[in-house]
Amino acid sequence: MRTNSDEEQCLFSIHQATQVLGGKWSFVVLGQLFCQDSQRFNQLRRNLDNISTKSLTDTLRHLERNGVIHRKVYPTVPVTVEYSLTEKGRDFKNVISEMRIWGQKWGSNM
Amino acid sequence: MRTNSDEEQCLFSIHQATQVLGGKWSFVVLGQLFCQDSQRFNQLRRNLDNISTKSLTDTLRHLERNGVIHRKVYPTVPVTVEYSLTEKGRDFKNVISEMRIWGQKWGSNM
DNA sequence: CCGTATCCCTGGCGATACTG
DNA sequence: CAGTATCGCCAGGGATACGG
Repeated sequence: MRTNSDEEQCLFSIHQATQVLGGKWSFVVLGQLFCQDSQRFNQLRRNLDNISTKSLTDTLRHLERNGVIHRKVYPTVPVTVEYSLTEKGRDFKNVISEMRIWGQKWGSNM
Repeated sequence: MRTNSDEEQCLFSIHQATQVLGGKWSFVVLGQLFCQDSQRFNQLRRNLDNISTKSLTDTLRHLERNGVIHRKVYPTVPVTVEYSLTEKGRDFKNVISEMRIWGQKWGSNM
């Protein structure tokens, strides 16, 4: 039988996952990084349908704070910044992957 | 090598999935229905930390329109309504499941 | 019981301009 | 190049009251 705490813990985990992700762009940003890890700021921006700089920085900062991605600065001129996935981020690939499969399977019809 | 359309299709599928889900409550509502399929309105509401009626109805309508859940009305007095998962909805379990695993693994630390 | 209807309001997001 | 700084909007969500 299912106990109450089972349910609660299940929902809590899901809730937590959504909190770590934050905004609506996180999925697609992570998806982009899975397609090609270690991308630069404007590279991401171009690949993401011209997301506004604010939304992109907000999303990246949020993901960084939550340990999902890593920000590395190269002191070139002009400066170069590369975003890559942490282990926690790479581990999220299973979720994104399942989401992609589902999106492809059920995308156009019902 | 990876082509441009690969990337685009990948991102498109993810984007589509997020569109089908809609708001922030969808994940947890679906999670609840996976815990126990076929639940009634107030039953869901109580299980979901007293989500407002508006948010719940909005979420349920959205998911229904997108063929993820099914709404069945029993003409009792007072009326009884049960929400259950469609095949499309049940198929989403893989995503939720991976999300739960990830949430449990990485929930508390980084 | 299962919602709809309303009001309100916050914060997420986009657009733009500007800096190191 | 990689952002920060502002402003303004408005959809999404909460609270409450009411209707079938």
